[in-house]
Amino acid sequence: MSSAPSVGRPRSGARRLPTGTARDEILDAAAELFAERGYAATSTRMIAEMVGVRQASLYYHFKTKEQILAELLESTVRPSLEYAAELSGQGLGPAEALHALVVYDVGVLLGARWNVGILYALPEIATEPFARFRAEREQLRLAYRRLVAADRPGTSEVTGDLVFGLVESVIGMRRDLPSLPPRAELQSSVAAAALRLAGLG
Amino acid sequence: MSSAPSVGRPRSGARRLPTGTARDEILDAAAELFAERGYAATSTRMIAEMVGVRQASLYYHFKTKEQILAELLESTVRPSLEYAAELSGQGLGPAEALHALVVYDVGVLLGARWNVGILYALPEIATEPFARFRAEREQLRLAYRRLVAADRPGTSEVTGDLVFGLVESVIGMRRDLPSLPPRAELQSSVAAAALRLAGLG
DNA sequence: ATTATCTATAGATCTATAGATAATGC
DNA sequence: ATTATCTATAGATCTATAGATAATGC
Repeated sequence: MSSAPSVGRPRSGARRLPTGTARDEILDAAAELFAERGYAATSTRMIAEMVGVRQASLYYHFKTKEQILAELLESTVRPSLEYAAELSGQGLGPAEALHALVVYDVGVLLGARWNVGILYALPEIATEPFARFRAEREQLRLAYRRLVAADRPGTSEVTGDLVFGLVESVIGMRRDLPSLPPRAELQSSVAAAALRLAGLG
Repeated sequence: MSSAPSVGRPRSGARRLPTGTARDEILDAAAELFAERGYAATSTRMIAEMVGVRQASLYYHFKTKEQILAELLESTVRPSLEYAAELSGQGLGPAEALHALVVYDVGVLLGARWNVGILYALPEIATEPFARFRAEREQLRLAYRRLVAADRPGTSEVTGDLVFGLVESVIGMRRDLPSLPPRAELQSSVAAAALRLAGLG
């Protein structure tokens, strides 16, 4: 179960993640650089250097630089989206279900090794290679809308979107605040805040 | 009061904003391109083309491309920051003051000709040319924290930050939603949501 | 004389492809 | 034979500076 391949020409440098595949190493290095220095400001050469391979070797694993980013973004939304799908068959009340989704989603955003969520805001993401990511993120937004509006025709139409925005605001906090409360505490605070916001508190 | 200068060599192209100075035209074109296509993905040549001058002419007005972005960002936070300062001498109760600041801030974010706020999330902004912008934005965050915590020791420490995040989430909504409620309506919804979130509803 | 532009360009990238090569597997 | 790397490079940028020029102002 070692991940250093037994075949292929040896690398010029040392491995970044002795436990991962080359693909994983590339994604991890790219995540760090994209999140800390910016997508366009990060060259494929920097990623390769961090991984310990030559720049051109990245293209054995990924078709384009955009595909690297697309894969990173998708892997960040997907867990929460799948969790939302599971939740809906669970027969929970709106308040419990919303609380659970917020706790989970905040956990994903804070638990990721790098703060990739910061890249959700990139204008570049409006282009075609990111269509799937956008679609999945919109589905997650819909899940929030459904939970917030459930059986409560009085609720303002935008409240679901505001809860969605509230949850994602932990991305900005993670970047801008010098220190954050412990993860579990922040998950609870945000979930409680979401319920108050939704009028389910 | 016309803004086309009477001196200087004539431009190669037509003016973008017949009512603004060259500086204003550059800022406006850059705002559009940065917000819609991304900062690094926008070349100084594209900005110049949109303004109707040659690429090198931008450098008569701005020292670097970064300075253009810095000025745009600062001009977006500053009005809300000044408004927050005015508010604090007004003797309003916490609920009224918070409501007023949210209404104002959301109005600024939605009223801007281009959705420049989307650039707040750029990792590039951690670098030196954007230090002033960062400082001003942190001051605005503090204003929210103060209003939310005022006289209420029970309030969770992060609630102010969450309200700040909630307000800025209209930037994402403006980008991602195909249509938004009328501005005044959204201002009210977000302000009401902020009060519920803060426990001042 | 001053201002706001222009032309020309240095120098430094950057992404992606083509084809060679150094391993292991069969 | 297959895999995962390497070297080399084409071709296309991109930012910022130097110095010339076409206006108006005095």
